[in-house]
Order: sequence, then structure tokens, then C-alpha cells
Amino acid sequence: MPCIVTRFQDGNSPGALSNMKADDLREAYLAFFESKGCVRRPSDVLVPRWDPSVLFTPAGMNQFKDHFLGKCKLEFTRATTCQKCLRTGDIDNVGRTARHHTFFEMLGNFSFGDYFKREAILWAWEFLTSHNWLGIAPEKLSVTVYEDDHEAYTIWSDEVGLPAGKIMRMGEDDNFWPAGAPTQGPDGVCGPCSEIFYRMPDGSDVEIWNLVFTQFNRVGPPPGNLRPLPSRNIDTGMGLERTCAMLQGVDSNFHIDIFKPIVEAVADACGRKYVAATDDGRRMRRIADHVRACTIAIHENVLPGNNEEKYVVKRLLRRAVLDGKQMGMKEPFLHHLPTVVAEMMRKPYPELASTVERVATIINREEESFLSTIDGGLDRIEKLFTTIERSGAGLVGGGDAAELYTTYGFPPELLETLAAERNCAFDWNGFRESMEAHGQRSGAGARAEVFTSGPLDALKKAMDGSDFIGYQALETDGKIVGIIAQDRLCESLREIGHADGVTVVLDRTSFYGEGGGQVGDTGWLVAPGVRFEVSDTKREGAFMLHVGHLREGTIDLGQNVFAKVDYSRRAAIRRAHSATHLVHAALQHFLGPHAVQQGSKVDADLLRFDFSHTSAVGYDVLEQIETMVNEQTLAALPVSAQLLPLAEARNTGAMMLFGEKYPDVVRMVEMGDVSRELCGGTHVSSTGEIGMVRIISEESVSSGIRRITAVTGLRTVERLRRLEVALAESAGALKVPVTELPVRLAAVMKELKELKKSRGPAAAAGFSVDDLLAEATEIAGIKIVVADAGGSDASAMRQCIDQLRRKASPIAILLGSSEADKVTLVAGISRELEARGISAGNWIKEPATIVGGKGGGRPDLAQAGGKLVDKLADALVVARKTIEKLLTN
RNA sequence: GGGGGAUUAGCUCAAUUGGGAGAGCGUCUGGCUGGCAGCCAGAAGGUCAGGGGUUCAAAUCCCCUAUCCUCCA
Repeated sequence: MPCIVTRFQDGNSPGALSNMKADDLREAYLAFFESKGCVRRPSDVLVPRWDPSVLFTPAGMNQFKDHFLGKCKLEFTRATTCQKCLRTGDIDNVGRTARHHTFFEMLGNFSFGDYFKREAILWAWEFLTSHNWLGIAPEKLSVTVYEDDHEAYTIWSDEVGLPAGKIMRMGEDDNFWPAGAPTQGPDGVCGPCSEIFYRMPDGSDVEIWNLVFTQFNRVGPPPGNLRPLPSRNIDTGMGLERTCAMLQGVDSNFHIDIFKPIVEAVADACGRKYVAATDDGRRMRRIADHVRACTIAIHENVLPGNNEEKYVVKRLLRRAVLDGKQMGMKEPFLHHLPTVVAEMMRKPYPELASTVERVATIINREEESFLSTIDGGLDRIEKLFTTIERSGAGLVGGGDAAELYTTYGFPPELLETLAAERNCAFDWNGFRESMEAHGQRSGAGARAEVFTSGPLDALKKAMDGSDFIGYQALETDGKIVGIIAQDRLCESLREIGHADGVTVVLDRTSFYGEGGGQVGDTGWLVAPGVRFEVSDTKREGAFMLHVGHLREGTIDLGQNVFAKVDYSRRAAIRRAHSATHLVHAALQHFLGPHAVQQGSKVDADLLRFDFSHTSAVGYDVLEQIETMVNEQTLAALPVSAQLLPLAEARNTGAMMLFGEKYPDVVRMVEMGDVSRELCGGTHVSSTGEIGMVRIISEESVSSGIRRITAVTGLRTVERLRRLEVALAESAGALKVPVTELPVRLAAVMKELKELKKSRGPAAAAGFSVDDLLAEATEIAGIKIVVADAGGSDASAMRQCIDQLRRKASPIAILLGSSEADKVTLVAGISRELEARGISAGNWIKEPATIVGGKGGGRPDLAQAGGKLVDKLADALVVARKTIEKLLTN
């Protein structure tokens, strides 16, 4: 692939190491802070699934939340990272401005109760200005501090030596984190910050570095609500892209060495030239940004979808497709771009290369799906335009546009373009109002706090977690270290028969908490005179939470109990979990390496396994997979688990999931030489224990993801038995051997159908059309049939009328039938009578009232009904009189 | 998590105020035919997503469930 070298004018170079490449800046920053004692940590994943309060990693500090709160044991108190981040708050500005992105990288250094303001400020200054590092001319830099933060001000002025004119004091909206926290909230840790700005060649000041000094705990509204924290933290961030732009002397982040080639690849894919200051230039930058974000998100297995982070990816992709469409692109083109993104990111994130093909496929699919959504909306839009033209309004209403958008996903920008082609205006204000209303209706979801807190926080400070010994033992002594009822920590539990589950935490347990797809254990916590039934086990951090009900006695904090896992259930879960690994391996073998796990649920002798695959897995392949898995269970392969460093596990080729962040030491589960997977779950010791594995279904669960459900062990036996009984009973009923059931059944069905067909609808009701015709009376050459059709239903009578009309026109027919508590009448007349102004609908009205009902229909056929079953005969008499009168007039 | 929409023949989709379930393509049969989606005639093919309700009558109105699409968080 072409590597485009961006050249810069020397006149713009800010210092000694000008024109520094992004890769070099990243390395320099991390190396510098390493030299200050910070531990270099890898970037956290872009999608932190462990953190429910955010969809994407928004900042470098995210992976250190627990460190900041002292919620975990600190193995280091200084750290530095280059973090992949994604934010959508400023999405509308992306492409329009020089500095806004969705995806970006943030360089940061962090202190957890270690160094504070002085070091953070001095080091930042050193890194920026020292000729050993960036060597930026000091006169180009200025800073801000929070208005009350005299400490920071003094460091900047006295120690760094910045003149007063270069230090601005700003209010809480600009220089506090979270913004406006002192007066507006939220409660919790917060602090002033200090920002460093660079004077660009055009005279504007660009913020390149933010130093956050978290030193307060906010408690309620002011005054006096900011309490000093015992341990103060440093959280800093320097935007990689904008700092690069500064160093490389380019006017936009999109023109730095790792970004410009992506923008130009977009231009190539669109077959036109990139000209920065045009609408298309803006579109290309936006596409480049969005594709960069999506490439990495999809790499982490976040596929475009309908909620949460999946929806963000979808929205980004669709915006990019739309931009292409607005530039005249008719075919998918985005999928050419991930390769370029991976190449630009090769140094820091080499793993992107391994999934780039898959990413491209997924992007292509989403492009196609969006294009077909647009196609689907087009005929709807035609209808809209015809009504607009008819009304002569010359305006596409905002409400209509919003409906098209929210219901059918048709983008308003495109609608505006189409409207313009027909000389129609577009009501953007109305559109925004309608969207506002839609937002109101949807209801704003409660936003999770940045730092969540719960009843376990105190426990987390006191200990690392429960000691889990459930891999080896299913029974153990343990001490109760926490009791949580109604979301609150309690000293004891005395009430028997409480409705809501209570959570018990032990210092040591054999109970496996739900995780890794495996369901939680059940069982008992017992002590003399005490029985606590555990109905589920969950986990939070390293704590196992035994959820259940007290059945006997009382329990207290500090008490010792004996924890007994339900043995046979756990054995069944083990079987299913080990079978899952075999199924996973077999899928990869038969479908290819793309068929990676997307999620799973492992229950007692039941497993559900989701994996990436774009089409249905054929029956024959399923059969092969099932056979392979059963061969492996019959071979009774040894299963072992061992702890080893992550790097070592990676070298063994163990199955690892992209986008998962693994701890430094991982647990690797091996089954013979057929499966090697990182897994924290519980497993059999030989695959022979699994018993027979049967795949019972294969289905689509969302686009690009298939689901296999299978049973193991005793459940397979039960299932087979149940099916056999059903088969045997069916065969018995048809009096054939089981093996001949399909043939016989087909024959019976065929016979039944032919039988039904050979008898007409009238015959089914016990009379014939010919009989009716024979009983017909005649007035003025027109036949009249009025008859009781027994128990026929309305449909049979209709067909009967049709036959009569075909056989003997002109004719007027009215049939009635009765069931237990219901009378149905159907009347029909032939076309000639209809032409004379006679209406079946009018005819049927009077008889209908006789049976206590009403009815109507079309002139040539009408239907009515009533409740008075014994009046049917009367109704028929009336019907005959009525039609005779109508015909003689 | 919430809002809107959809679900009808193998496929793509129609069906006015509630009143007889349709078309095109595909399939099958027969006939015609020197072409680019050949033409003509005929036939088969339906749990109108499932369940409940309103009504004399429901594909159509109401409620519930499932699945899919879509917007928002």
C-alpha cells in the first residue's frame, strides 16, 4: 500500500524535534514518564465491557477508576498510557473543525496518592520544552488555572517562571473536573485543573494538555461542600492528534502523518481529489474519522447493531455512507479503508492487521444494508412527493421527514437533496422539533455516574475478594464477611421467609459466580441449626455473592459456615462448559477461523453458543461438527487447566478473543490437543465425562452472528427418550413401524386432501348444490334459492353461492346456518340483478334482525349473523318474501 | 432501556370506511417460438407471524407474545 509522506515547511517547526511522527511522539511521551517512575501500561480496550457506566473508553483515566477510589490493591502508584478513546459528544463538529474526532488517542500520566501538582506541572513543562524531548519554544505556550487554585498558580509563576500574562485564571466551567462540579455537582471526587495551550501559526491557542488535580470529595451543595481527600490524585491527558498537528506544523489534525493517508484513501475510493476547504473535503475527513473509529470498534467485536455501543458503530458507519452518497457514490466503498487504518496504526496496535479483512466484510455488509434501507424508503418518498405536489405546498414537512427518519431510517439530508431536485423546500425547524418530541417520548435514560458506588465498597477496601477454591473442592469452610439485604450491608439476618433474595459474601467459597457465560452455582450454606439456601451465585470484582434465602436459624457477620455446592448440578454445568470448548474448536475447524465466539451461556447440561458467521450452517456441516465433538468425548481426552503468563499463553496459540482485556496471568484450559482456550470456568477432568452431545438448533441471533444450542450428558438421554416416546405413540396411532412413519404420514395427508377436494363445500355440510337448485323457485325467470344449510360455515356457503351463480343465472340465493348459539346468513345475487339495482346487502338486513343481529356487505354478496338460533326458519321465510317483493317491483 | 414501523404464496410486495385473500417473479403442465428476463394458455402453492379480545363479520380495530427493521439513550 502506498505510504504518503507529508512534508512540512521548516518555518513552522516549533522546536528541536519538529516534524516528529505520531509513532515517535507516543513513544517519547511514554518513555519520558517511565523515566519519572511511572509504570507504562497498555491501552485499555476501546469498549470496556467491565464498566457499565460508559459505552466506550472516554479518557485515559477510565482504566484506573478503581485505583483512584482506592477500590483495589495498588501494585503501582504512578502510571502512564496512550489510550484509545471514543467520544460522540461533538460528533456534529467532526470534519468541520480542525480538532474534533470521535476516535482519538490520549497520552496520560496518573498518580494514585503519589506525586501531585508540583511534579505534574513541572514534568509537563519539561516534556514540552526540554530540547531532549519536544523542545517547544516556551513563548508559544500559555496556561490556565482554576480561579481559586493559588497553589497551581504559584508553581506556574514561581517555579516554571511563566509571566503573569501567560497564566489565566478561569472559572469552574472551564477549569474544574467534572465541569461546574462545585455548584452543579455531581457529588464525588473532583478537583481543579490546569490546561496548557499552544499558539498556532494562525494566532489561535489550542489546548494540548489538561492536568486534573483530584483533591476534593464533593458532598452536597455549596458552601463548604468540597472536602479535601486524604489521598490526592493526578489525572492528565494530552491529545495525540492535536499535539502532532502542532509538532508537524499542519493546520488540522486530519493532516498529520497518521491521518492524512486515510483521508486521501477516502478520496481515492471516491475517485476524486481531496481539497481541504470544500464540502467534499469536510465529508472526506468525516468519513476518515468514522472509519477509523469503526475499524477499531469492530476489531473489538462490536458489530453495528441496534443498541448501546453497537448502535454508535452503526450510526458512525451510516453517516459515512451518507457522506459518500452525497458525493455521488452509488456502490459500497468504505470497506476499502480499514486496511489503510490498520497500516496507520500498525506500530501501536499491530493486532488490527489480524482482523482487518473481517472488519472490511462487516463494514461492507452494513453499507449494503443501509443502501437497501434507502432504496426501501424511496417509494415511500415518491408517495410523499405526490401528496406534496397535489397540495401545492412546495415544502417537505418536518413531521413527515422525521417519521421517515425515525421509522424507516431514511436520512433527512438525503430527503432534502431529493426535495431540492423537485424544487421543494425542506422544513429543518419542523424536523428538529419532531425529533425533539421523539426524544421526549423515548424518555431520557438514566445516565450512570462516572464512579458507581455500592454496598460492597467498604468490603473492597478491606480485602481483595473471596478466595475461590471451587476448581478443586465443592465444599469448604468459610467465614461470613458480608451480608447484603435490600442493597445495604447488614450485621445479621434473622428473618425466615424473606421475599427478596439476600446476598452473603464469604472469605472463602467453592461457589462459582456467574461469569464467562457459565451460570452461578446453587447449594447450601450450613452451620449447626442454620441453613441458607443459595439459589444463585453472582460476582462483583473478585467477590462471589451467594444469593438466596435463609431457611433455618440466623446468620451473623463473622460466623463460620460450611458451603456446599449442589454437586450434580455443577457436574452437569461442567459437562456443558467443556462441550462448549469442543464445539468452538469444531466450528473453527469446519467453518474457518472467523467463526469466533461472540457469547455463550453454559447451564446444566445445556449450552448456547454464539459465533460470527454470515450464513446458516448447513445440516450436513452441523452433522460433521456433532460427530467430531462426540468422537472427542468418546476418546476421553484429558482436560487440564494451568495458570501462566499471558504472553506464554499467546505463544501456545490458545484461543483468545479480540477486544478482551486479559489479566497478566491467565488460566488456560486444554483438552487433549484439540482445544486450548483461556477460560475461568469449571470443567470436567476427561472429555469422556461429557457424555453424548447433541446439537438441537442452529439459528440467527443478529446479523452476522449464529447461535448453536446443544445438550449434553443426562439431558441428551432424557431428550432422546422423550422423542422416542412421541415417535412410538405416533407410530402406534398409525399402526406402522416407526421407520415407516414418514411415508405413511405423507400418504394419509395426501388422501385427506384429495378427499376434501372431491367433496365440494356444500357436500361437506351434508347437502348438494344440485339439490338446492332442484328446490329453487322462480319469479319472472329468476331463480330463487332460500335454504337452511345446516351447520356450514360462512366460507362454505359463499362457495356454494358461487357455484349456484355459475350454474344458473340469473339467480338470488340466501343461505342460513346455525351453530350452538350463533346464526349465520349469506346472500348473493347474480350480476343481472345487481344491474337492476337489487342489493344483497339490503336484502339480508331484515332477516338479520329476525335472528337478533345485523349485517351487510357488497351489492352482489352480503353476510349477516345473529344469536337467536330458533328464529332461523322465520328469518328464511322473511328472506323469501323480501326477495319476491323486490323482484316483482 | 424507550419511541415508531413491519410480519400475507418459494421470492418481492398489493388488498379503499372491517364485508369473497391478490399481482409480478419463480415452480409445474400443455402449446407456440431463431435471440436480449422468449410468448400464450392452464395449474399447484396460504395457519394473512402466534395467542387472546371487540364485532353479525377481522389480513384490516384493540391487547399480549415472538421475530425483524428503524430512531433515540
